[in-house]
Amino acid sequence: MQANTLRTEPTVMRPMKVVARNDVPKRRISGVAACPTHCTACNLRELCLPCGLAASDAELLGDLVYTRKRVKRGESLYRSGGSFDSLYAVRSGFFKSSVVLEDGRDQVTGFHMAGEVLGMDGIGTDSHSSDVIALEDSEVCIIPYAHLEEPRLQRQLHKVMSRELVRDQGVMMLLGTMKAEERLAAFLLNLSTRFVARGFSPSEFHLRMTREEIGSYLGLSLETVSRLFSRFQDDGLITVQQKHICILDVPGLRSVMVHDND
Amino acid sequence: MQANTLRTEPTVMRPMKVVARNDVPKRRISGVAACPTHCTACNLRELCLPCGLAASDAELLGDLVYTRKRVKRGESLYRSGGSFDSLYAVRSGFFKSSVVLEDGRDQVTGFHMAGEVLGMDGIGTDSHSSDVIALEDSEVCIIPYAHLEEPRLQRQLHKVMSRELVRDQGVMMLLGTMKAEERLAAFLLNLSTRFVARGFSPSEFHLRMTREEIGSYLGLSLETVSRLFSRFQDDGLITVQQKHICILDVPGLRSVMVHDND
DNA sequence: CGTACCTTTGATAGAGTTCAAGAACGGTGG
DNA sequence: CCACCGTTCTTGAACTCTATCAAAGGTACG
Repeated sequence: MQANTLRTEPTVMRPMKVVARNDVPKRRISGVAACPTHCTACNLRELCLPCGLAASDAELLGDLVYTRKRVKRGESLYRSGGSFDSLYAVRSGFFKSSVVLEDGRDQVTGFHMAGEVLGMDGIGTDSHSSDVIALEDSEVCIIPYAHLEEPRLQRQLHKVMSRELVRDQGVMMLLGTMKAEERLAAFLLNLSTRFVARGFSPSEFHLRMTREEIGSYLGLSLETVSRLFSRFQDDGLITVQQKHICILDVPGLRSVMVHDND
Repeated sequence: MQANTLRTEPTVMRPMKVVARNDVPKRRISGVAACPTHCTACNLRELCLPCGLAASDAELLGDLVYTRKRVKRGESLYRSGGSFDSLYAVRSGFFKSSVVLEDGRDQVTGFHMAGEVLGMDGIGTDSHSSDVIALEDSEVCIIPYAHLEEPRLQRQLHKVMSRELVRDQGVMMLLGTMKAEERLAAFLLNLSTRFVARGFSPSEFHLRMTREEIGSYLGLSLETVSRLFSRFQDDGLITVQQKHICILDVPGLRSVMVHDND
């Protein structure tokens, strides 16, 4: 039942040899791993930026070598206002992004896992407009923006950015039209889907974020999130123990999300 | 006082000779204007996609010639699920974009005026994920996606898309953390800013959308929007008469938005 | 000039926030 | 290994904001 669920371990892809942390040479240059990574050797490439490059483009891929960087839990990958010069592909771990309003209020705008690309908000103004913080010890590939001159990579970048725009539409929908329980159901189903794509169990996982961060992302108070988790559990939809979640009834959750028609 | 406010007329840039509607040859090929447009002759180019191309790139700009298309009020520029093959730059008029949920609920995700680029949500999947509908008789330039191979235009496209991502962050912030009155204040100030950039009055303008559409965009009911307009008027912040808005007190509106600290 | 749509305003109800307090967990140091 | 502390989570109760329902008035378009 707990087959491929990793408890408090980092979200490394299942088929991946555990590369992170302990078996990497200790010498680092300000958080940048000494040994760079070849895209061809990376088992994230079906999710990552070069995704979609045909097999015939293997030689192109072969040229792509990126420096890696570790970001420890609680540290930031970049900060709002910081200068932009590269994108980041998450290799392992888990991040949250957030924006801060003038008066201090902040909101989590996304959670990001292996294979996802970060930093695109900086392209337009040459400086980032959000904070990105690791929710567990994580590792990213640094993709210098200058490298993206390559025409085929440009296309890929367009696609990645476009999908991000579509994702944002979904979040707006969630925040603008859904009720609290619908938002949380949508959130859980979305997480589930993304875990599956990375070889994890669709039904059992550990939340990397706090109730407060979930609430911020969903436009709810942390108490409402907590209450809804309890309610979902009472209704037999899920099991919750702190950050450990089991989804028991996917269709049930889906019907909560689509509409509470009972 | 009503200096450069256009009443029910389309939102054409002030310095622009009124090109739309009546002084264009009537013959059209399914909504596509017969005479194409040169970017060099377009006075939107400082806002539009080629924005940021240096003067030295004038010859590059000179090559850019786009077909125009008219979209009458209530008609759609594209629909969710429709195949993607080009982007659109708004030349004149006003659009709304919206997404529809499976159960029929829909939400307005943006309002778009001259110089803004539409259609980027289609790049990732080759089909659009939103509907775009003209709120008044409008005109767009059709920018075939294939044309964007041009390296300099690619950079521009990245910037435009990135700014769109940043805009989305702002909307999420608005929907996730702001109270109703803060949302409406932010909305009005945002409109004002965009009108200014197009040569219109910052303080006086006509809303092109209904209360319901504003409410949908802001995650509020149309009644709440209406009530807040009335309240803002009572508080001396604005003047409202149906769709005609005067902003009387920008700092006041800003303080409503930043925080209701009184 | 009439009709359909849009807007305003009131009354009511409900969803979610806020405030508060206790419980569970996780990491740290003795 | 255990006790401690801070953080996170849960749950209750009261309140607030906003949605909903309803009805009347206004506009604009055909």
